[in-house]
Amino acid sequence: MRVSLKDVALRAGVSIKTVSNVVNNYQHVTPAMRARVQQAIDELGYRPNMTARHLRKGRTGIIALALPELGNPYFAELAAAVIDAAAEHDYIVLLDHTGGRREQELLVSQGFRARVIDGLILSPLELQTEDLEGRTEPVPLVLLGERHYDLPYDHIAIDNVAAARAAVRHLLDLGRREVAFLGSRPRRNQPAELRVRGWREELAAAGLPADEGLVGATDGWGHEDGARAMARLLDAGRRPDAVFAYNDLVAIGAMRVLSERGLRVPEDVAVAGFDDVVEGRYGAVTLTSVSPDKAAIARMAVESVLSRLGGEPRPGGRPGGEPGGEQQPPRRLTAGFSLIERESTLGRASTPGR
Amino acid sequence: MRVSLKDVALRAGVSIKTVSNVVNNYQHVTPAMRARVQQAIDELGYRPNMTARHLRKGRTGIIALALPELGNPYFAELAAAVIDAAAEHDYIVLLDHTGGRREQELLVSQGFRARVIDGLILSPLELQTEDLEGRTEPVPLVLLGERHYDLPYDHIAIDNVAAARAAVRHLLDLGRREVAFLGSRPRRNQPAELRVRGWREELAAAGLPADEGLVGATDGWGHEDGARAMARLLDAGRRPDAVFAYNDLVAIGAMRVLSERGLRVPEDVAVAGFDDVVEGRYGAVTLTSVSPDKAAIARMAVESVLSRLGGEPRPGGRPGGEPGGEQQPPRRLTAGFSLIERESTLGRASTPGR
DNA sequence: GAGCGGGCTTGCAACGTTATACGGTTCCGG
DNA sequence: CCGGAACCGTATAACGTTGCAAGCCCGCTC
Repeated sequence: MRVSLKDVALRAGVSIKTVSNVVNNYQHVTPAMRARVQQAIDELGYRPNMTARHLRKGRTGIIALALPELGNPYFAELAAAVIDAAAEHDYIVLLDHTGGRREQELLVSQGFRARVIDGLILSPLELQTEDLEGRTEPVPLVLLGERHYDLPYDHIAIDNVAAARAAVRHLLDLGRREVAFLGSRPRRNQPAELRVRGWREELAAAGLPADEGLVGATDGWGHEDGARAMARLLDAGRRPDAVFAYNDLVAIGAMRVLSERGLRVPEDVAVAGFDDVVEGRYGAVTLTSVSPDKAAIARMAVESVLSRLGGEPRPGGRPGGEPGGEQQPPRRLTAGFSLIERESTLGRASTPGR
Repeated sequence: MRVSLKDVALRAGVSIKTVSNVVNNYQHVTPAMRARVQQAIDELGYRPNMTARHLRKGRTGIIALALPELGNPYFAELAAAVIDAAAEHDYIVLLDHTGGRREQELLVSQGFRARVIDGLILSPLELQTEDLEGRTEPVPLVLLGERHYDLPYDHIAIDNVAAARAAVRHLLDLGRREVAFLGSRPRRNQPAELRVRGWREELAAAGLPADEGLVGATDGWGHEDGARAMARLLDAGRRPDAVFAYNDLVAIGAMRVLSERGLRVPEDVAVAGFDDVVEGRYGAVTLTSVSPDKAAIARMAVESVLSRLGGEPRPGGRPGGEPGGEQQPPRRLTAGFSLIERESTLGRASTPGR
């Protein structure tokens, strides 16, 4: 924070702008001049002050990513993918977590946590439509995940209903008939709605009743929640022959309880999860899971948010700005998924690769 | 990025500085004036431009955290702890990952990835002492993790040797005599050194030979690496009755292989890991593990790095700055740990809580 | 009623950078 | 040898904010 363009200019005996031109690799600088300036730069150990550059350019090169929690490996893995996708565009990621709490999500959406960013990628759990309607924050916002909002913001997700149906279909194809769903959230505003719906639809398509007694509610979506929901179901005297869980953590928690109760996976109960986290690939029983294309989600999210800031590259820029950008209608981008079948439904004998 | 102090001042009919005073809650502003300015602020929807503020103040309110990889839940959980610790001081965290590659770690340490930060917390794996010796970057750096560098930077870690000894001691107390170590890294520069040393020392203390044939080398420290190392050991005809792994992922990978080979944990082979990641608490066999105090590590790291930037709060500030700060000698801060004993050493019968 | 002190408000000058507009070279063909 | 067009470098003015120091005004005191 000490040596500035001015110092370099003084030393090299040129104007500030010339030094700036050299630093920015401006085309029309004679090699001789470039060398002379570069020498002054090296001698003084000049480093550009990014803060000043950002003030001048009106961009910071930072996007924020706000996730419910990093403890869930799905989000940790997604964060890694976003960091990489952002790096592709020379962007850096500011990370925040909301705990999935509406209050905190609201704060983040309004930029009260991070106010130095060009754009925001938010993965909400409890945020309500009305929370976002009053949003005045000028930085572009892109939403991630299962929840749909009828608002002018880009949204990126996989087809949750189709993915859930594929998982349930797989369980039914194995001959299972009592398929439980673990991880709904009845009292709240149903973030798990789409996956429950997929479960319901696929059962209906198979001519089976969607037994609401087989829906296990949870408070959160961690191991503990899955374990509790599974225990509750069993304690209620239910004995499903298959479980489709809201996510992998819930599934793993459930498997733990099944094993404690002496039930074998998959012989007695087949289990399928959602997210395809690494953790599911190395348990005693590897976990069948819906695998969202995280890299695609990350890429879409970053490109989406960056495409929205074409408007005002610099403070004094022309009002119109580049053609692309912030005036496009909101988009619903759908990333792909696949169902990875592992031991928790197939059994160990026919174990495929990891 | 549109309405500035100037606009608000114009509207309220006061000077720019007065608006600034209101925004910053300066003491000597009459309530009437404050109300008038506030109204103009609300009417125009003014939001302070943080970039300009930072340029002026010489601080950004951002610290960077660079970790090997987020896919490892230990680092993900640590990141969450750092975000919270930073929030306590009104700081925001810029997250980066290095893949544990020296090249990338060097880049980060020199500030080439993120250049808008007040401080940097780096958890290196392969970085060499000489890489850091030539560091000219002016922002304070704090190092995390097992590796020790004889350099003027704060370092935060748990006592790895003692922790490893505690784990091995536990295995020996159970009557095990052939304790393998999984996760050394022979060809590289031995980041696992301290934990291997702990293993060696504790065996020596028990009067047992440290059988180098029971040290399983790995390339990385993921599940896959643990699985491979375990398989290699077994394929070589070794049959240890206990395994101490460099970290939980290696331990879990090893347990998977043990189970595939028909060996029971802990009856045939007791397993202990390191990091106490959530994942280890919900497998079919819960994992005994050294549990570093992540919250303490995060808190120490944040406070450490922030304490170093007392020097130049603002560009035009007095040269001395506040008394505290950047001239203190480097510190070695040690966080606590505990050994959490679970089924992978105790067996299921006596399962304690999670 | 004048002097004075203290609380409120303001103008100015940075912070370090880039954009704009312009002045000075150089180099070519006519 | 000159006119003009590239071409290269410069001076100046922002970007939005805060710190400093000075100025104003009001009420209190003697």
